[in-house]
Amino acid sequence: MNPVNLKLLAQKLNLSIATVSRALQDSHEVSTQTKERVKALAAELNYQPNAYASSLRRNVSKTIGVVIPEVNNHFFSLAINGIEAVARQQGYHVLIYLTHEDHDREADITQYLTGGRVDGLLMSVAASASQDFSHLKKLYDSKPAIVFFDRVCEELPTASVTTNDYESGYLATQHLIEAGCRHIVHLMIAGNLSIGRMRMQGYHAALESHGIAFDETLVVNGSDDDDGNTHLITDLLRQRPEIDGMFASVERLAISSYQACQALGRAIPADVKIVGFSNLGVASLLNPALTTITQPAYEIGREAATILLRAIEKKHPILPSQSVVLNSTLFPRRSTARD
Amino acid sequence: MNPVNLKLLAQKLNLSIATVSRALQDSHEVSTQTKERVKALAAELNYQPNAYASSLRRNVSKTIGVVIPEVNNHFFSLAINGIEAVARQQGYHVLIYLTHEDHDREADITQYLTGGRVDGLLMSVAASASQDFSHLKKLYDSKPAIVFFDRVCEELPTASVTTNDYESGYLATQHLIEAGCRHIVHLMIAGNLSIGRMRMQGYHAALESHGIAFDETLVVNGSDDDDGNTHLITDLLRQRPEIDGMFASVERLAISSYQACQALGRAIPADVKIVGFSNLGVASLLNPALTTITQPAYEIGREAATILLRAIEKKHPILPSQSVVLNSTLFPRRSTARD
DNA sequence: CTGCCTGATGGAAACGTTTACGTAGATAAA
DNA sequence: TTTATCTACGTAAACGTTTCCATCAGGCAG
Repeated sequence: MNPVNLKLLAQKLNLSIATVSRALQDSHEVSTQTKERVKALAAELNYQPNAYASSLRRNVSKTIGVVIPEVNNHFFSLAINGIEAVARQQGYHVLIYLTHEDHDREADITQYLTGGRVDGLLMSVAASASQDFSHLKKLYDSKPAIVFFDRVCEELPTASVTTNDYESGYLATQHLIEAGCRHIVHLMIAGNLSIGRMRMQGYHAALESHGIAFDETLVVNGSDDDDGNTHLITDLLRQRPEIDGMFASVERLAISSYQACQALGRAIPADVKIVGFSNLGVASLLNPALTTITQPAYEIGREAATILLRAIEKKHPILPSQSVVLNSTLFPRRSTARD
Repeated sequence: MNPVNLKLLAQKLNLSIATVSRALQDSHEVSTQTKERVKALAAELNYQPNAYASSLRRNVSKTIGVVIPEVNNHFFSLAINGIEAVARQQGYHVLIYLTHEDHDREADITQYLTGGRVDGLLMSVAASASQDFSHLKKLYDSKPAIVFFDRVCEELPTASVTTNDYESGYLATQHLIEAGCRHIVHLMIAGNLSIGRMRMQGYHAALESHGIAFDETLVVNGSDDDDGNTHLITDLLRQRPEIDGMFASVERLAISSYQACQALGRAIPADVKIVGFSNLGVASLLNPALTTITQPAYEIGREAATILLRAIEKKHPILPSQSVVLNSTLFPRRSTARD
């Protein structure tokens, strides 16, 4: 309606647009009096600079993008909390995009983002069957700074913030073995990503070093469909009654495991013991309390955003050497109790 | 580095910038052949239009803002899912801002957003002691379309998407009474908002119609500090041993109630019965399973975004009459079982 | 008095689009 | 023939900032 812009302010003050602009930026080349006059009027008229004009001119958007598989997941929502906290503190805006673990959707989104809409990008790659990362390479070539967190695409030479996935996989599996399990299922997702492979390798190594043969039919690939996962696990448990332990490498699979056990009447931990990666705040209130490997999700978000914004502000490229690995924690609870 | 823009395309094709621009928009005033030439080159060079230039020129940003208290909460994360789904489908980008239930932070954010950065806004107001909504009024005056969801500011004449809060409060309380409770605590938040008042009135009415006296010392105001809330509830339960029911009007307070009971060794549902508003997917897996009033969070997000985008696209103002009320559902579970 | 600096301001270009308007040639209508 | 209409394209202004480059007054040194 009534656009309050630099032109209007300049007219009302009998100044040029240039001077008004400089005054609002506290430029030293405008007199103190003028600055005050300008700022007073700007405040009175509730002037807000047009972000798009500014971005266009300066070629900087003060916006970062966050591309993640989903938000209805405690790991990612906590990470967003961390990201938003540092973005906000440094005056950055946060655009959010959900891939729903869909490779094509992810490609669409990254395509959008090659347009300079964001100064940088925080990303956790979608888990899918595909090993095709060409969309990410294209994105990378188009220039914005990228930092991966948790789910990394290793083919891009940039920084990442991850957790000690190999050790976590090892520890979780060892924990089950020490609790007496001998037939341990590995429920995974993200077979195409390093994170999946690392956890898998930890699982494998733990079995080996405790003299348990690796059985590939005990490795199950879940999807982002909870009901489907529950069915998958239910069938498996029915067909393989010897199964006495389950290692869920993502939160949703731990939940589905509980539901499968409930449906089949298998007692946790008496019949089957379960450990899962999870940031569920109510893990200790579950029936029974769930043993978790918990990632420092909030810190991961903070750290990733910090690396990204530092690079943007200094206009330095992001190097793989800036990568950070944080440690997860195993919280033993009733679901893996030795009776 | 090498900016692929209209000018470059125009040069390479020996066309004017205008023609290239029109060709890319499938304008009828450019020949089919030319269109094809332009599109081919654009694809080859991976041309992406500069979003800021376009927004500046058209005065439309294809971006909506979402302002919510927190994201680490199933209600809001599901709502975001719904919002993102419709935004994405219509080619809109989603900016996210978290208030952490902090009035000042909310004011800061809304101040940012008066700058035309977004075409519209979806908002769930922060719960705080303050009844001061001047920041929202200022925002409203500055023009962007606003739709509230769940947490409404009634002083602004715009649309909202809410649930049947009065009935839900009534139902929850009645459910506890019918399960045998006589001393029912109401754990609330958002005393400054209509949503809080409505649920409260439902609680009040249910007590009255069942001949139970309203006791205002049984109404507790929580905050967004989980540990603090747990302490508050623990103290209350200790001081008032007659309490046999709790109605938590937000998810986090239900969780804190469980923790308080656990700490004090009160059995649920034998000693105390609990019902809470919640979108926790694992409610049925809790110990004991939690009776919930579940809001259709995803649909709320979808609905709110739909109203907003329709208004933006048609450039119609949003009217209060477009408001929608969806129904929540009571899921009785073990936590309110009669024995 | 001239020349030079300094401090405060204005003019205008630039960022990459979109779009109102103009135009040239071709075809059709009068 | 003239005039109108249409097609396909170009010119240039506009969006609101930022910023390079003047300009101009005044002070001061030579």
